Amino acid sequence: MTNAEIAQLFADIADMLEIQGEDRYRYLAYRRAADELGQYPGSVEALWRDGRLEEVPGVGKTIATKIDELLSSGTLKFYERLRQEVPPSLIEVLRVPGVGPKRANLLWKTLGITDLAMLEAAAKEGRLKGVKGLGAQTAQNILKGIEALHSLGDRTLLGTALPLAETLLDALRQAPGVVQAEMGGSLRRRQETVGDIDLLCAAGDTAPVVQFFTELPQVRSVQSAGANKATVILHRDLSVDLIVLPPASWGSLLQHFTGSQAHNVELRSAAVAQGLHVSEWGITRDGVLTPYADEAAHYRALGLDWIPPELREAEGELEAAREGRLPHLIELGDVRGDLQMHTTWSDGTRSVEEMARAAQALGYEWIAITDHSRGLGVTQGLDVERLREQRREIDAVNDRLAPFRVLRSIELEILADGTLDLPDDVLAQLDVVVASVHTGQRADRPALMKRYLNAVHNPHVDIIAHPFGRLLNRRPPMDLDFEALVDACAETGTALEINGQADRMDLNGGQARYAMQRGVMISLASDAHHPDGLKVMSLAVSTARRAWLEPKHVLNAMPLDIFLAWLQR
DNA sequence: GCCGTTTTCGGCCCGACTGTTTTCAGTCG
Repeated sequence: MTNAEIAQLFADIADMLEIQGEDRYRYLAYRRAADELGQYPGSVEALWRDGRLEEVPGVGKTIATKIDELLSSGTLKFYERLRQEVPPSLIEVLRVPGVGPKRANLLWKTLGITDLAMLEAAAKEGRLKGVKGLGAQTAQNILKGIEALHSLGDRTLLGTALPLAETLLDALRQAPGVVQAEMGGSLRRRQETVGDIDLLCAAGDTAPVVQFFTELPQVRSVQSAGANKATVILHRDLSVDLIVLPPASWGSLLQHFTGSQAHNVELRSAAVAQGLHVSEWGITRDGVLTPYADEAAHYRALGLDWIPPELREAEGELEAAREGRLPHLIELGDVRGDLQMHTTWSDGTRSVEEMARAAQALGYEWIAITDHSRGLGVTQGLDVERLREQRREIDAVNDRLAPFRVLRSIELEILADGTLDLPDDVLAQLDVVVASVHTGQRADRPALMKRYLNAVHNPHVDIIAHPFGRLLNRRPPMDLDFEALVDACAETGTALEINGQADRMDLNGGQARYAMQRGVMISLASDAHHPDGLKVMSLAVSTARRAWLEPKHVLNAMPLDIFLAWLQR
């Protein structure tokens, strides 16, 4: 079973226990374990074979035993029994905004509702009003919630949400009395997709800011609005939360609403042990609240270094902050070159020189031009002859733009039979070889791994591009033995890419961190097809930061001479 | 069910908003 499948099963268990009204801490323990299993970078099955399941945070003796039963027999009796007691389809009802475990249980017991369709029918027929505790307004809200569920659908790409949030922040900064305005939540942590947008403001008088926000032209409907907080839906089907507090609490507010939830729970649990109580208003000691206007001061008061938002996932950052050993994360300004882009020689829309000048304007010292090789038919890929012609053009551009350097490269197709698209003697003449899989991605794991390992072991291949081949909301990742791929890369000195295309973000943060920890170098790529596309390097850097990467882990942070030396490794 | 700078037992983050069961439960982040 995949990590995701195991995690889903335990998440379902948590939901069913919660609907049953089980002890809060019991179902929270299952949910925590599910989250940790889902984001565990290695293979949970492999951990299980080694008898090391309890190394996963949140997995203790009981859950480890259940995973063992599940993986050795294929089923879990405890789960099967729960499915008899609680209709599994009731879990989807929990996704409706305004319906939690208590109401799901109530609707099931009183009206026999076991899935979303039945809930929708009952709401439309006015049958909810008869249930104790549900008024006409609640029935209306549930209907609206179901509609929202149908229309919202996919999560929003970071690359889509960021500019949208910037626009809203610009507007908020014009609101009466606003002295601070920033994004929070998963957006500030630069998660690759976000479920909603969180905006934070500081203002002396908070209510007028909330009102100003609910009246912005982008707003389609207002879900809730109070003195400090509002939730709205934008015309483009995206939910936005705004929280406004006085400036004295700005730092505490930022900390609280940047999350993640797991980070906050861990932070506050540790604080409680010291007799401190943390909220968005500040830190309470002996019943006295101290607000923090500065986020770093808020962390300092808890004995912690300021933690970059990208690290706030309860993945060891609190311990590192306590011990003063947080990483010095890579920044966009550390990037000296871009390791994947395309020109009119394949599927790009601009010449080598136009791309080079655009990169120069961004302050880069070097780039690699990586047009597709011939195997990818649709993109007019390069064969040996056209590659030779392109080389003359690149040489000429280098003469004109020196000391800026355009490296001769290629995005080399790893073919379905495992061979590479160009012969070794041709690859040997290139500065950098970036290899990738675009076809036959649905092949099974052994077939895919055979192809990848063959490419990694070729002495000319330097980088594997977008290793998983996923497209967010559109195409699942390939079924790889990632640990084996990382081992092979570590052994051969091959780098793995973080592709910054908004719908790729491949590797993701957890995967890149795992590779880094095993000594694999990481390459950052815009994969640009036109000059404007170079800017998504910022998304690749965000992902690199989520992976705890420092400049020393990243090929793009190398000055040209050092990078050229690395290529000779 | 998990876990340990105080703990192998007894805790487990905290506040805003809504609607309804007028004093608070349910939901959400």
